[in-house]
Amino acid sequence: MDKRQSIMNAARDSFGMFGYKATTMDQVAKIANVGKGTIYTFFTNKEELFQQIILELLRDMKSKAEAVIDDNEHFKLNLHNSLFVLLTYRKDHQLTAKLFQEAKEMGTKEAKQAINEMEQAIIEYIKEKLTAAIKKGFIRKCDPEVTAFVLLKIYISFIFDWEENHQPLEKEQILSYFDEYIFKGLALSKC
Amino acid sequence: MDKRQSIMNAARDSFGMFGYKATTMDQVAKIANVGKGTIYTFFTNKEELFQQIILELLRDMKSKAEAVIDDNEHFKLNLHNSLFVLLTYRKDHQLTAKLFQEAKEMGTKEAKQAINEMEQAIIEYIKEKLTAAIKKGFIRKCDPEVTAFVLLKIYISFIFDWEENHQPLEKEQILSYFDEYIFKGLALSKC
DNA sequence: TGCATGACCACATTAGACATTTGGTCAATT
DNA sequence: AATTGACCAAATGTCTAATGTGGTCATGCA
Repeated sequence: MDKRQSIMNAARDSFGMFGYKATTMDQVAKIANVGKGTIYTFFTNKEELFQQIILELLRDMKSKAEAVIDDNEHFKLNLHNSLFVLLTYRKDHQLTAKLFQEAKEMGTKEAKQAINEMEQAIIEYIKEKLTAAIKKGFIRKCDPEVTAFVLLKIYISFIFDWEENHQPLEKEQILSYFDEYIFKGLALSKC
Repeated sequence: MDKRQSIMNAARDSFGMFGYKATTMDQVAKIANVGKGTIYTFFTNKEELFQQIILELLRDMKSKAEAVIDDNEHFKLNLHNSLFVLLTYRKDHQLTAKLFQEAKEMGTKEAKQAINEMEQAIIEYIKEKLTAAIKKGFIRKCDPEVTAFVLLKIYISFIFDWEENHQPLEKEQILSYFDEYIFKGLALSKC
């Protein structure tokens, strides 16, 4: 029985259920069935333990985003599916949802930091996809950093902000707006 | 000397300097050189006084947005200038800046509400501009509500969020991204 | 003997009794 | 009739004792 692994499992559950602040090292130790001191032989402190959980989460998100890519499909649809999966994960996954709540309601530093890391990771991921797509000629040349930033912000707007004052949007609806605004553009020839 | 007006002036200054919560009715009365009771002959309570200040602010924002429109220019440039003026106002104006700070740092209900009203007002304003532009054939047909929402979110992203991790963008830079992403679109013919 | 442990400690956080401030009222005043 | 500021209840802030928490390390088990 792998002690490090059971500590990770306990920490993931506890952070997911109670957030960063409300998770105590005593509790993690109890759930993991180890002495508290044992945790400190694998992780230097609470923050590093949390960081490891976040890194694991980031890897999981990335693999879920990759899993949805179909090489027989258009770049546009793959990009949409990846972004949608990533932001749905962020919205529905227990740990991410809890961290968003904690960051918003209590302003916990570590929660905010983790959220920022998630956002940076998504931008980095999208940036790679865009760079590859430009090289292959699927989309025209553009700054991948700015474009990834814009895409993420638009998806966040559609998936999170829109619901504040409207009925939630369907996945297909978001795809069609994505197509309409970013891929086709608004202008007529004259303007 | 108009008592109502001097109360409004005092309230505007005080809300702008100290925010909603830290502004006391005693203070407003003192600055306005009236007895506290007098305030309650013009406004039913603190919240309504604040609401009147916000309504005045909204009218001011709208007139500043209108002032920047040039009928000899393209729709796109006018839209950009309006959005830029509105969000720069939101960023730099004493009262709006203070309210954003208060909403973020203290979560004051009234500040959040006021911010939401501002956002709704901007969307309403942009929606009207879009509806007119569609009717005149300047842009192709689209849902004005969703489009206004997307435009606002993108400008907020560029003017506020981008600065969190990057150098601020110039006004012209934002215009060119606006053009690039929304008006022209990303796609090549093939995808 | 080496590794896991939980009692232990310094410090952070909370609870709750008490003091102060504040939104709103209204009898007195002009 | 219009204005005012002393007044009040309720909200908010302050102070301190008590409790909780991250992290350590002497102890003891395998």
